[in-house]
Amino acid sequence: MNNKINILLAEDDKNLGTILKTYLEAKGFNVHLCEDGEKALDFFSANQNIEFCILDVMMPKKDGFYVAKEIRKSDKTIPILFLTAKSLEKDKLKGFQIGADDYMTKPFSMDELLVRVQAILRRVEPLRKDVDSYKIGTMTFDVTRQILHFGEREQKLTSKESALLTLLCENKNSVLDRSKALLKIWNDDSYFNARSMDVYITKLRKYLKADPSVELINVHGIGFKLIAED
Amino acid sequence: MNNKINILLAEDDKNLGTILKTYLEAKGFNVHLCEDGEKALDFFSANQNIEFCILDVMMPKKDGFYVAKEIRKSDKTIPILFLTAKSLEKDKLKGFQIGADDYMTKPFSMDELLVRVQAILRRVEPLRKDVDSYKIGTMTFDVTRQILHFGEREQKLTSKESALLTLLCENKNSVLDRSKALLKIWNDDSYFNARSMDVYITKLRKYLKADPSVELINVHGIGFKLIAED
DNA sequence: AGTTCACTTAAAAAAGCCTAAAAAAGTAAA
DNA sequence: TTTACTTTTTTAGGCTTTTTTAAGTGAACT
Repeated sequence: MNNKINILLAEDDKNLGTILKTYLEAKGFNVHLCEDGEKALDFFSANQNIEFCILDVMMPKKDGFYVAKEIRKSDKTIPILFLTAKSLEKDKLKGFQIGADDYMTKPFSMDELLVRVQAILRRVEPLRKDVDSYKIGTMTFDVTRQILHFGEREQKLTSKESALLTLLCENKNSVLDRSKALLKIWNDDSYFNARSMDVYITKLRKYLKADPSVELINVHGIGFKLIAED
Repeated sequence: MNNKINILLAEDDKNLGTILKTYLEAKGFNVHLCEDGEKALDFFSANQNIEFCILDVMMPKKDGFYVAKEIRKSDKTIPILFLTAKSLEKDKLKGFQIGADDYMTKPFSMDELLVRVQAILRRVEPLRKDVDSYKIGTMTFDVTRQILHFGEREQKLTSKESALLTLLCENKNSVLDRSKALLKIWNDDSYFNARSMDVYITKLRKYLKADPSVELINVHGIGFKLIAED
């Protein structure tokens, strides 16, 4: 188990790509280099542990903007930083509009790239999932032990129950995407897995009834929202 | 109720300062302009409601870096964005090292400044826990729980009902564009989605009848307007 | 007066919920 | 290593809720 942050780097210039990868890995990141947009998207959906995206804008097959849009469909919060040779103002604005966190124009210094990545990560850090317990209303969910405590009583959770509740807690009071959960927990967004997930939602609802102020509501066609104070 | 975000802007160039203030206020922010570092620090410690700092680096009395360091002593998380004429790499790095979120070199476009500010705020937003709820006449609409309260009684809303009512509340007493709502909620402004929206307007009207002073009126060919006191 | 836009109700279609049972995976004693 | 038992996960199916489609009627604009 390593706790390095996984960066998806999409850059078609092999030379620059390799240099960046080497540099960032020397700084303690895990860098996954993809040489075009299509490969980057494939890699992203196959690997649920990516926590940061650095995307070149101009790439073969699918460009960086397209890749970012696709990624944003399933993940509204993962940091995205664009690299580009174009310094056109409207491209910059477009990048931010898609939901980018930063936009750097080539040529740039790698040291600056690093500090910009770090600045964004500082912001994201408090939201990161290295937490091992969540408060859900008056209950406490011990992630590593997979136990839901409410007052004196406690409920052991199975791995799937626990994985799902973890995702819900990470997105507490906002929507957890159905397909995102399916990909993360079941590795495949299919009809039957979705039905299986329904069953787990039902189970979690039963446990969570211990605090009547907590709710696990459905957002039709999108996903689920765990609602709780705190 | 959504309040404007207070920005502290420290900029000694009066011309630029005023232009920025005007621009950002037109975009819905509250901007407090200070003409040197000392005044900026005084203002910051006197006002606990500042949520964003834009600091020019080169200023009389106390420079932007100094101001940022002082601010960071009492507030580790408030977003800081540096403006500077110097594009020296080591200054940039210094800025980020102090804990900046971004660093822009003059001259810059104001639109870019805006999107960069917004990108940072998107990150910070989830940390600001504001109970999202609107008053609609004597009723209260709890956005996250998707419940419309009127006195003792309450009405659960479906996700679409809730999404539409939220948009209407955001535009309370002014017109919500049909196509804007369709794009935001249905992602596509088409004939059938528009018919679907009609159905939801009817449903909302039924719920909102609980307070006879509230009205949801149509603006022919444009959209809808939610009319309510407050 | 004619045409486009809006309102409402009902029905069809899609998505979600929940219970129970089957299948798979894990555990421990023989 | 097999066997018997337990727990977890998946599959199945009927039921409910939410959303969309449809169609007739009414309002507003030109």
